[in-house]
Amino acid sequence: MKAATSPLRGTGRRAGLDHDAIVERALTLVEAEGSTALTMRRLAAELGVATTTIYWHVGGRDELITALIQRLSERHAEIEIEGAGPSERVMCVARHVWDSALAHRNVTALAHQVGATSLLEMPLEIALARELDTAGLRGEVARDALRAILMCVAGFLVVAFRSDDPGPARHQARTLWADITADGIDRSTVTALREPPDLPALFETAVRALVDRFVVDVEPRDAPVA
Amino acid sequence: MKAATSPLRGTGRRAGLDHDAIVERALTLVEAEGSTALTMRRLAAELGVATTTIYWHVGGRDELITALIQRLSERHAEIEIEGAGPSERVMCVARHVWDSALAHRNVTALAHQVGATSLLEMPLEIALARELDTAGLRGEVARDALRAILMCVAGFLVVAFRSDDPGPARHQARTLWADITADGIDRSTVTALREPPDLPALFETAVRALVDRFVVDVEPRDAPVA
DNA sequence: ACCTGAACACCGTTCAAGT
DNA sequence: ACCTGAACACCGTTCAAGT
Repeated sequence: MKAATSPLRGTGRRAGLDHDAIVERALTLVEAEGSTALTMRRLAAELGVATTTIYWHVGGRDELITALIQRLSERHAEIEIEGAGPSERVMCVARHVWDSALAHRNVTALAHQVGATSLLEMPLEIALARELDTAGLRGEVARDALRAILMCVAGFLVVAFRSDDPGPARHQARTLWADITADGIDRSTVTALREPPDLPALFETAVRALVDRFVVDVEPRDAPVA
Repeated sequence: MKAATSPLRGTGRRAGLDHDAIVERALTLVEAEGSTALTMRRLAAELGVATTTIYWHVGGRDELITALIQRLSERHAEIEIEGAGPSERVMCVARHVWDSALAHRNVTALAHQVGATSLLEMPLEIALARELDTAGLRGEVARDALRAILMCVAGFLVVAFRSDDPGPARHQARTLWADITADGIDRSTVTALREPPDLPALFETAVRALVDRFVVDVEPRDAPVA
C-alpha cells in the first residue's frame, strides 16, 4: 500500500529518478492494473515523488504512454519464427502478434486507444514483412497482405479484450441474441450465436484464409520438398 | 454559441425535457464533435439546463451513451440488400457495416470504446445472419462465419478511424517505416509500406477472402442459374 | 415529478519558487 | 539540474433542497 521507499541518493534531496525508471514503473502499473490506473498522481505517489517531477523527466501523459509502449515493443524484438513453408511461417508471425497482445493485453489495449498499435508491434511487423518477402511478395502486394493480416488480427484482439472485461454485459453480442425472434434464421444459428465462438480456432481459420489469398505456396504446406 | 433556448412549457419552470430529447441532443453532439465533446456539463449547457437534470432523466454517462448508440442503431434497421448469389449478398451486408460505420464514425468509435459495437450493429448483424442462412450456413458454422467477418471489418474500421484523426503521427505505421533499414525486405516493399493502402479496395479483397472461405456458392458468382 | 446549487473526489497541466 | 506546492480548468457523480 505504501509507496516504495525510493532509494534517495547521497545528497538526501534528489529522488534519484530518471526517465527510464519512471517509464518502467508506469509500464508495470499498466500491466498490473490496466490503463485507467495510470494517472500522473497515482504514478507519482507510487514513486514517492511529486506529480510535477514526472512532467520534468518525461513530459505529459501522452509522451509517457508512448515511451511505455516503445519500451515493451523492444522486448518483442527477438522472436523465433518456425514453419516449413512460407505461408506457415507467415501464420507463425501472425500467431506471435496474437499471443504477445494477449500476454500484455493492458498495454496493447492502451496502444489501441491512443492509436499506437503499430509502434507496439513494429518488430513483429518487420518480421512479417520479411516472411512475406521470402514468400515472394514485394512492393504494394506485400504491403497489402501485411496490412490486411494485421487489421484482421486487430479485429480479433478487440473482441478478445472485451471477453475478459465483461463490462455492462447488457450490450454484449451474445446476450443481445437472447431476445431475437428469428425471421429467416435457423434456430440452431440463433442458439449458436448466444455462445461465444472458439476464438483461437476461429483466428486460425480466418487468418489462414487471408494468408492463402495472398501467399500461394509453390509446394504443398504439409509436404515441403526436401 | 448560445445554448438553444429550450421551449419552456406553460408552467414557466419546467424545462420541458424528456429522456428522448436529451439522448437526441447527445447523439447530435457526438456526431458533430466526437466523443470527447460529450460531457455531462457540456450537454447540460447545450440544453440550457442544470447538469443534474440529465442524471434525473437518463442516469449517468454510461446509460446516456448506451441509449445514444441504441438510438442510432434503430436508424440502421431497414437496409436494402442486393446481389445475385449468396456470397454477393453477404458481401453487400459487410459493405453496409463498413459504410454506415464510416458515415457515423464518431458514434462508432464511441461504441468501440465502451464495447457496445454489437449493440450498434445489431440490425446489420441480424441481416448478415439471414444472408448466411440462405447461403446454407446453419448453427456454429454460421456463427463462426458471422463473427469472423465482423471481426475483420472491425479491424479495418479501427485503422480507418485512425486515418482521419492523424493523432501524434509520430507512431503512425507509415512514418515508422521511414526509419527502417531493411534486412531481407525488398526496397520496393519498404517504400510501399510508407504509403497507406487503398483501404476500400483492400477491404473488398480481405472480406471476400473470408466469405469465400465460409460460403461456397453452388453457382458461379457472375452467372447465377436463372 | 421535475429541477437546482453546492459539494466531493477526482483528473492533466502549468508555473513560480525552492535547493 | 532537479524537485516541490499551489493553482487552474476541467471531469463524473451524489444529495439535500427547492417548487
